[in-house]
Amino acid sequence: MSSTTYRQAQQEGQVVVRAAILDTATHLLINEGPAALTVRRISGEAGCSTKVIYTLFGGKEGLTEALWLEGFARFEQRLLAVPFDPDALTELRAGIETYRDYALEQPAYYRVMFQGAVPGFTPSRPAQEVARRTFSLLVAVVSRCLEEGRLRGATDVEIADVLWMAMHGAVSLELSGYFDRAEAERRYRLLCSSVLKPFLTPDERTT
Amino acid sequence: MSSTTYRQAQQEGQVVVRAAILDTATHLLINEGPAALTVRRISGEAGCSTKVIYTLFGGKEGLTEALWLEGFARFEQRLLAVPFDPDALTELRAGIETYRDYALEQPAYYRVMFQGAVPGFTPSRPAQEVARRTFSLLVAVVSRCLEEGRLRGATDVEIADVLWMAMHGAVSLELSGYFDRAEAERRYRLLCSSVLKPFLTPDERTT
DNA sequence: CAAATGTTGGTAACAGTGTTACCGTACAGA
DNA sequence: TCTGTACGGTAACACTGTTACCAACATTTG
Repeated sequence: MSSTTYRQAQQEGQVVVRAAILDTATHLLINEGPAALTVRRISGEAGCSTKVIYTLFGGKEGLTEALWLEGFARFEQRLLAVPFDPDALTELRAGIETYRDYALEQPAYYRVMFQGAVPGFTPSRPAQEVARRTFSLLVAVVSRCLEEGRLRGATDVEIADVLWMAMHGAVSLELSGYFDRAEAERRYRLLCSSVLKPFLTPDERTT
Repeated sequence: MSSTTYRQAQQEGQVVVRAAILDTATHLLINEGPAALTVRRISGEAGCSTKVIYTLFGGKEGLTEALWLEGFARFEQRLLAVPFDPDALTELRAGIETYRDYALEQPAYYRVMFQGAVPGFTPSRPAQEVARRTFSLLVAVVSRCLEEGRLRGATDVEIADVLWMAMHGAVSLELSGYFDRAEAERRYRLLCSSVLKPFLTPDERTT
């Protein structure tokens, strides 16, 4: 065996262990919430020492960032699964529904990603870039709506930003328990359609 | 001295101590953020033992709830300071500005009140009622707008809810660092005016 | 081939957190 | 004066994230 073989095997092993730890952390996050994300708990469930988390992730901060990125990856998958529609506005409306669906399906992830559920954590600059990339999916659909003349009156980024703010605000208050599910759904629809309405063409405003 | 005198003096003393501790906690929250809110730190700064916090507040949970209520009291004061305007819609717009102003002036309080910045804390039912009461100020102004015919198309609670969702979403993302102050202000105005627009009378929509 | 080097990971400790058992102290009532 | 009760300070407990120490290992060097 040459010298590289061992290093390679070791690194591959580390990749596997890293994935296993991340999987354990994901399980804990989903099943027991952000409070269960302690270094001892995760390492214990994964069957290793706490030290491994520090060598592989650099501490709880790094592990949380990995979870954060995992959350955005799942979110992106969810948004990419929205079927293409020749009418960009229909696709945008579907994306809006998907935003809330994801938050309700993965509330723990959403809390970690957007509500700072892990106390000391703030994502690094490159991690924030990844978040921006996920968000750009929304901008792209809005951009298509503008090109197709289904929306007008502001730039794609402006409309996407206010939509994001509205969706996040509604979902955030719902997750915080200020609205029950049925009421939150009605309010979410009313809010999002209201936000969109001023940017629709006049004959479209009946919706 | 009758027996009640001592008890009364003791209770009054406790009220004073309680206020002093709450004041210390407020100072720590505003100056150093939610992370500085530890029982030892607060009791140390206040010059007493940790035990006092447990007898007067019942633990960190109770102290956090007291801070939470304090935040809503300040918020309510801020909203009540919005000058009366014969045009309810003008007053509503002023209230909308005040919402963001408060969040930017007291970001630590806002994080505790609406973003769960103190890890284990969830407000009790009576505390949530107080929050609702503060929120009813917004409903009342919207109600006036409906009565005066400045808004239409939905109930007062519906419009107030979606407005709250929008304001909270924008402020929340701004406080989380996704937008710088100038951009956040533009987006906030665009979002809130967009949300209101579908409920305005047709001749008012030019704004 | 043997010794030095560097990395990994387990153990145990450190400082910090919220919380509470223990105990002395002060008062009210008998 | 004696008993009972509530308060509050000290010290401990079970946690948290983090790291110094050390043994084990493969690689590199003499």
